[in-house]
Amino acid sequence: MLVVTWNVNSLRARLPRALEFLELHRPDVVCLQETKCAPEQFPVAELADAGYSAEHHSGGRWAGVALLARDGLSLTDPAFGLPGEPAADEARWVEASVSGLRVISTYVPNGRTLESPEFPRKLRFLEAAADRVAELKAGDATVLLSGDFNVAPADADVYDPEQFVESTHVTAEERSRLAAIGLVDAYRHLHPDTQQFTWWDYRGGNFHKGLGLRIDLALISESLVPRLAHVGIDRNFRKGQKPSDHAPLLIELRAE
DNA sequence: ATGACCGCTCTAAGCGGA
Repeated sequence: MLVVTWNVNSLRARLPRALEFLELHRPDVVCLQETKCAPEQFPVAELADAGYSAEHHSGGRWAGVALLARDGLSLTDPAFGLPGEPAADEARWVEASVSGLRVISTYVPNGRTLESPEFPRKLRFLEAAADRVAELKAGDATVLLSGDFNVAPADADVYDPEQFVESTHVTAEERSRLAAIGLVDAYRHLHPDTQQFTWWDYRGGNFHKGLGLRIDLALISESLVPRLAHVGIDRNFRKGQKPSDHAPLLIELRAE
């Protein structure tokens, strides 16, 4: 089973690349972030034509998350929003059950700067995520929490840690709350010593200079770890015509 | 080189992103 997480930076602007991606990889489940759609703008028909159903949490011009499932799989018991999140209208969390997994697509707030009121709200969002995962674990769910966490888990996930001193995405406050979610970082589990990124600033030719961050993660229950076959980043979708500034992360799970 | 993006939209000499 192939699961993908991808911050598309506007699904409307990215629809050609998203459809290209679905046709190429034929993933079973896709977690999308930053869809930037009003509810009525979400491209349900275009995705259905490509062979995918969707559950989307759409908040308008910013944020927005969605889950897609290939025809033949069904997304059941969807839930929209994260209990206890600081701003419920921002559309940053969507859950559904598929193939025995509780799959979540999340877009954690950016935080802007350490002095900004957005920074403590980012920390609160991460705490609410940990609470929700604990609740799901208590209900014996197998959890696959994927998305753009806007946190680089370690200095190895940052092209130049010195440049990020006094910046968001790398602080001990953010990293400790990410760790407290209590799931396994699938990419890092299979690639303990590799430095690879999922996001590169559009500015300054950063992608071509290799200046990025690993902030898009798939966090999985311990019980899923034995099923991890491959985890990789498709950098080709950070290239070419109108790319997102994030590359998709692909997670291949063996059958049970 | 003290430069360099992109997608939104109250279409901006602006905002937000990371």
